[in-house]
This record gives sequence, structure tokens and C-alpha cells, in this order.
Amino acid sequence: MEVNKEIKIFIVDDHKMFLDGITVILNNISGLIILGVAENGKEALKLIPNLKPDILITDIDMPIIDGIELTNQLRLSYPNLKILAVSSHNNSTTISKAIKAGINGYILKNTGKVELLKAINTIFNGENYFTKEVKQLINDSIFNNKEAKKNKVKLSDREKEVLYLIAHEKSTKEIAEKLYVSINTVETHRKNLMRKVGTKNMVGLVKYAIQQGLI
Amino acid sequence: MEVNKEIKIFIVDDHKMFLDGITVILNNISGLIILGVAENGKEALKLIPNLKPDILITDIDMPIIDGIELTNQLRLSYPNLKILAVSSHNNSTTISKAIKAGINGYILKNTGKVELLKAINTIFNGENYFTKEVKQLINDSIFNNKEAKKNKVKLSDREKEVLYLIAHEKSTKEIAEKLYVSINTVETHRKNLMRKVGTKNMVGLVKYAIQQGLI
DNA sequence: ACTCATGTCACGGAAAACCGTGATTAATAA
DNA sequence: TTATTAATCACGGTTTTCCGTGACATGAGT
Repeated sequence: MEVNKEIKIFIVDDHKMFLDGITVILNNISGLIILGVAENGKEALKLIPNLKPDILITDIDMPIIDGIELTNQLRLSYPNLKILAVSSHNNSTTISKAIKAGINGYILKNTGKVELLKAINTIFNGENYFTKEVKQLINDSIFNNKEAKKNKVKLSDREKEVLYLIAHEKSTKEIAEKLYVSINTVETHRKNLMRKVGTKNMVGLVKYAIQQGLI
Repeated sequence: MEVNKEIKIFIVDDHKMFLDGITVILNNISGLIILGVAENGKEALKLIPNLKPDILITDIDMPIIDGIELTNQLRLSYPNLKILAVSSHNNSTTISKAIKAGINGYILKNTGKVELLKAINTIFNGENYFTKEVKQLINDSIFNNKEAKKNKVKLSDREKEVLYLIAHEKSTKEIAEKLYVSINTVETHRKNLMRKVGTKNMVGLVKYAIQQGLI
């Protein structure tokens, strides 16, 4: 088992215990290299230009320069730097700001090591990683539009069944036959689905179904 | 940073060097526990019932009882056991058999540690994990149907544009207005899209668009 | 020179989706 | 008890999608 790439990491946190803990954890994982650490944003800004890490793991709540301000200052100069925010609490305003600043991931301090590794791997591979709770908040508060409404509606079992079949490219007629009900009934379900989901056609329904993981 | 869960792992490989290597690597990662190892399938079948691992990492090519046979024998008795196949070569027949046997993941021996960890985390969380090359093979050979064709077709720029708008819930009329062409033209594009993608309606197009990351 | 893909447009008909409105039954929640 | 929901069905009308078929111009590649 060869190592293809080593991920160079820089960590910023004003809590020394946390800093030490995460450093030990990540140091014991080959494939990862801790290039350096800092206890505040100012120090981080000095060190990062020379060290050129792949990933910056930063606390959000820090004195003077917090994680968001740090991200803002780094984002333009280092567009390829992946920034993983680690925070002890999750309020939507902070998360919203962090996302706007351009972080690539956001996890909570009470999440396990397994998820930390997953987050690191994910953002290193160019994707964003947000922990489950944060995803929920994003849906609930930032996307305060159609999306939010989409996620609030409750579909009945029958409606889910119909939606599932729609998303599997079945026509109304086919669905009616499959469920042993009339075409009119299926059309009513479809209408109700569109009303609940907030869309005007099948395309919206399919997108919703995929987004919700119903297919 | 607390550890939520520890992942219990059992490893089978007839190459002792590989076995030692992977054991050392994984032992250095907290969150993972190597419960035991075996150099052949028979030995593994003896040890696994007592050790009850979460994840079995097994080589595919082994004498007497190979990884696929091992999977077949374990799958029924231990439905919750996650099995990660590790193989040095990737031919579609083997992969096909492995998937039918019920493995949860398939990676290659030349992949890095980072991906190994990703695979372990992924299958531990109940999802399947297949390395990129394997995914490609799956698409090319096993799903020798619509899916394969879907991934082979080339859409023209204009078609992609139309597909993008379709997936954004625009009607033919709206698309025609937006692109300054006639409705007939948009319908032709849509027809060609459906022909190329291999579907009979908008639902299939949207699913394709999402799958291809066009929206 | 010829073929092929692309992009444009047209026509007609069948099928399906879309929309509004209303109704019945059963079960459940307030 | 009353109100709400889920699930069922109906009807009529409009709009859109779906399908086949054909045509023309352009440009790139063989």
C-alpha cells in the first residue's frame, strides 16, 4: 500500500489543549503532515505564506482575528488552500459568514476523529464537507427560499411512493396500474406533491426526490 | 476531539508483507482497532465468528478460499459485516463477482492510504465505496445497458445549454425565448437529447443532468 | 468530394402533464 | 365533537411534451 500524496496541514486554535490533541491525532496518521500550528490568527498569517499547506484547520472563535477573518484574508491570496473550520458551537449566522468567506468545510469539535479524517480527505479532494448538523442549518436558514420550504414539507407515505415512481421515469398511467388506483388519483397525488414541494412540473419533483435521497 | 466509535477491523491477505504493512498503518490510526489478521480464507472463517469485526478487509486473489468465496460464506451469517475488497488488479469479471457476492467496497492495492481510510470510513457508515477505476469498469461492463450509453454520449454545447435550462425547470417556450430560437428548434434539441441520453422523458434528462453535474 | 455533426426550422397528431374544482371515506388530532 | 389529513376518484379544459419525419445551411474531418 503506497502513499500517493501527503496532505500538508496547518492548524490554528487558541485552545492549546485542543491544538495539542489534534496535532497528536493527525501526526499519527501517515499521509498527513502537520507543517505547523498557531495559537492565533495573526501568527497563522505570518507562517502560512512560507509553509504553503494544503489544508488549514482553523477554530472559528478566536480573539483578535477569528477564523472567518482569517479565511477572508487568506482566500484571495491562496485560492487553492482548503480551509476546514472547526467550531464548538453551531449558529447559523456564523456558519453563513464562514461559507461566504469561502471555507471548504465546517465540522464541530464534538465530532469524532473518523469524521475529522473524512472531512480532511473530502476537502483535499476538492469537495466541500459539512457535518450533518451544519448541513441542516444551511438548509434551514441560509437558503431561506424555496429550498427551505422544500425541506419543511411532510409527504405522506403514498405521496412518497408516487414520487419514487415518478423519479423512476414512470408515467401517470404506469403508476396507476402499479398501485391499483385510478389515473385521477395519481394525478391528484402529483398535484399535491407539486404544491407541497413548491414546483410546477415533474422536473422540480425529480430534483427534490434526488435532493432528499428518495431514489 | 472525542472518539465517537472505534472501528473493529479484521484483515485477510496471503501476502505477509502487505498484511504487516496495512496492520501497522491502521494500528497507528486511533479510531481503528485491528482485531486480528489471517493469511488465508480458512483461518479467517475460524476467527471471525468470535471476534465479530465491523469491517473485513480482504484480498481477492488468495489460494484455496479467495476473497469472493470468503464473502459468499460470510455474507449470509453476518449481514452487518462490511467487507472491503483489496485487489492488485481490476478486471471486470472479478469485480462483478465480488459485487454479486455482496462486498461493500473495492479498492486497488496501489491506491494510497488516504483512499484506504476514506474507503473504511465510507463503508463503516453504511455506504459502498469503489475506487475510481472500478467505478469506471462497473459502468463500462456490468451495467451494459442504458447507463453505459448515458456515459458515452457526447452532447453538443447547444444541447448542454438546453439541458441546463430544462433541468432548471424552464419550459420549451421559455427556453426558446431565452435562446432566441423557435420552439421547434428547442424541441428538436430536446428530442436529440433524449435520444442520446437514452430516455423517454424530461425526468430521465434531469436525472442525467444531475448525475453529470451539469446543474 | 463526401460524410457527419451541429444548429436551425416546420408540421401534425397522440399522449401526457397541468390546472381548478369538488366530492367521499376513514382515521386521527385538537 | 369538530377539524384536519390522507387517500381515493371525477371532469373538463389548456398546455406541454412526445414522436416521426423531413429539410436546409454550415463547418470540420476523411
